[in-house]
Amino acid sequence: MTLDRRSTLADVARLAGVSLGSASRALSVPNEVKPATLAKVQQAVAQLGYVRNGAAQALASRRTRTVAAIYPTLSNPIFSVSIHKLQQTLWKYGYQLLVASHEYEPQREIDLLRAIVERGVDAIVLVGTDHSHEVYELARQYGLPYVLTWSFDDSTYPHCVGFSYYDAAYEMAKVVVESGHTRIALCNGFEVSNERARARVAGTRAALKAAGISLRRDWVTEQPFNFEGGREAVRRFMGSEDCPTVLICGTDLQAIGAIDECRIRGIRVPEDLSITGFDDIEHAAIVVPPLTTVHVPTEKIGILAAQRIVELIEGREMPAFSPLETTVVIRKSLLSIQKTSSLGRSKRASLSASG
Amino acid sequence: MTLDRRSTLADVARLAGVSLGSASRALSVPNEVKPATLAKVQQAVAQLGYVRNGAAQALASRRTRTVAAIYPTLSNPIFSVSIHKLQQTLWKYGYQLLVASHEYEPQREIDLLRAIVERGVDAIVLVGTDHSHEVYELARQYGLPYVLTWSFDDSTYPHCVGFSYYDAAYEMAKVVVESGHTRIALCNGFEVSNERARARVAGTRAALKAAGISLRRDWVTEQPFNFEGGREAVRRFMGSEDCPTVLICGTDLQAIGAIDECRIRGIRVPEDLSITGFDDIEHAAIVVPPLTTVHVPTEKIGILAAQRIVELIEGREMPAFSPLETTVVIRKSLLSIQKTSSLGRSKRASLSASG
DNA sequence: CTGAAAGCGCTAACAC
DNA sequence: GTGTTAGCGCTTTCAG
Repeated sequence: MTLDRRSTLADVARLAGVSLGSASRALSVPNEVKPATLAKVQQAVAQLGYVRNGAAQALASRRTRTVAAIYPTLSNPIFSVSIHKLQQTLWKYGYQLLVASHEYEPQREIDLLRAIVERGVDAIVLVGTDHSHEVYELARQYGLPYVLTWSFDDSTYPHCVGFSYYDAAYEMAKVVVESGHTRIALCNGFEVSNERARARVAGTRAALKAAGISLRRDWVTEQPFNFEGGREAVRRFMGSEDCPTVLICGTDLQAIGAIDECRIRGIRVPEDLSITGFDDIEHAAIVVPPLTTVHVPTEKIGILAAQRIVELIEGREMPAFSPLETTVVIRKSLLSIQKTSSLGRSKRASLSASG
Repeated sequence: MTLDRRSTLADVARLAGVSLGSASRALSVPNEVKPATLAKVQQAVAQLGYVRNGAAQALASRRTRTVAAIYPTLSNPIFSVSIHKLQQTLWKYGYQLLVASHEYEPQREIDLLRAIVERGVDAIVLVGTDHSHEVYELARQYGLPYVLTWSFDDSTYPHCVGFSYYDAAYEMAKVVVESGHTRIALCNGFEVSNERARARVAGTRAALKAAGISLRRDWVTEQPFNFEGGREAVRRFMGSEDCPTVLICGTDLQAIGAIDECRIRGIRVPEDLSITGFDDIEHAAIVVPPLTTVHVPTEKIGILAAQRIVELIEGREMPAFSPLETTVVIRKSLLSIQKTSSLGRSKRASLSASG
């Protein structure tokens, strides 16, 4: 029953008294064999505790039934939650997930992809639309289908499962402006190789511009997408007399770090400084004060990306994807202040804006 | 240069003017071929953009150069951080990581493992020591080396890379007792199939007992290891007049949920209820009030597990692992209260304990 | 619907 | 050191 040598399909076929080919078919296309044959094979499989050899199967069929996902990081819960959904959905369709993270290093993404291609996967899931030329080249060269996730922008690739960071940032900034703020600072991520970071500034800038406000160059900073990034932004902007009344952050992680830095330095949030986030991670509702942020379709991205990649692998045509929705979630970290005159913060009008 | 058909080692060998065998050796054992041969092969590889076929390699060599890790969940940052380290370290040694999560479902762990075995991996990393019989059986049957992580207990398997949850919980509870608490409640995880949860209660109970306190049955609850679990514990214990002065949680996630639930219900932490955590995730230092918790060697576990699994795969003998250390981190969420008489909370002594 | 047979691309003896 | 060759375990034609 438990043999020393791992038993093979040939063993199964022999025991079942059928040919190798029939045994193979019984396992992969059960409805193309006679019920009797199927039964004999299944019986033999059970008896031997037979388990397919994936490598042999992959070699012969040129399909590995695994897809790889290369993410920026696993440290942002927004990604780990999405990956979990991706994995679960893929699993349902009979695929495994190989996950790797490049920690925002373009070169590491290339290296990972190369290793993954070498290992053999049926498709890949990437985050964002801005990748090195080598990445696309590798995918093309090996005929690997891929879906791009999170970002949905004006790039022409039809398999982008995501939302518009530009629109999301625009909406967030609009809410900020409508809350009466004019002194607005932005804690963004690094814009190089990251269209999401670029879209966030662009969207923010556009919304401010529409309100007649211009985003001061010295009130924009590029910081890592983690607690420390947000802290640093606070240190940078809140030192002098001339400081913003709101800090728009690129991720909730940054925003939470910023809130904590404010607490440490005795800056009251939102009375002295409003802070907004992006992502709406579970913690966002729990920090003190709760975070005004952009809710994004984290789980949906995982699920839809999985479905799409399976369709692609199995050669079914898919219509181009339409962007998902995001919504601004208003909580306490954004203060609604009296409207100021457009030329500074001196005059106070009697109206107060609502979000 | 970029062929239609993915080029094979045979193509490389032909182009380099060497035999298939030499080409293979040039790639896998470069120092066993003449430098001139090596150079020719490398040149051909570059020219063709050759990439190994992992399936063929795996089939012929019986090694996949990938290891699988089955984790309870990716939603706890403690695990995602550790997985990241595991992955990075494995990568350095030339191995890939296949990650899956069973969400605390024993049956799902078995299913995942079966799929993973079928797919083919060189080894597996599991969390904890308490697994279904089938899990060990599968590993044994296919001769798969494995390391057990996080937990280090009295099970006899020599490759457990972890720490003693019992000792850690004991220390935490000791600190709680020394802070003057006697009315102590425990928010634990589900104990079935989870020796870590069991060790936590056992350690806590032992520490209380050593102080002459017994853990009330109705002040112990099994909850999921997430925010909601902590919230529920607060709801359950803080309804009546007869309530604890401290809630010891099994994870920081539970503790953070508990703190938030207290905030919602107007229970002051730590004045009305002290709360302690376990794990020391990054958020622990940031919540308000900052969390007293057990710091655990998250990254070390990832790194050491990776190293050990590689040694095991490559057949090197390893001495049995010695447990890692944990430390209690004292922050504001645990109130140091005046010593009460052993028979209630009526009398106040003038001493106050320190942690 | 089934059996026979030809590979999939690589590694690992084995002889030279 | 290097070339030759026999598989690794499976899928997939192709006849029948």
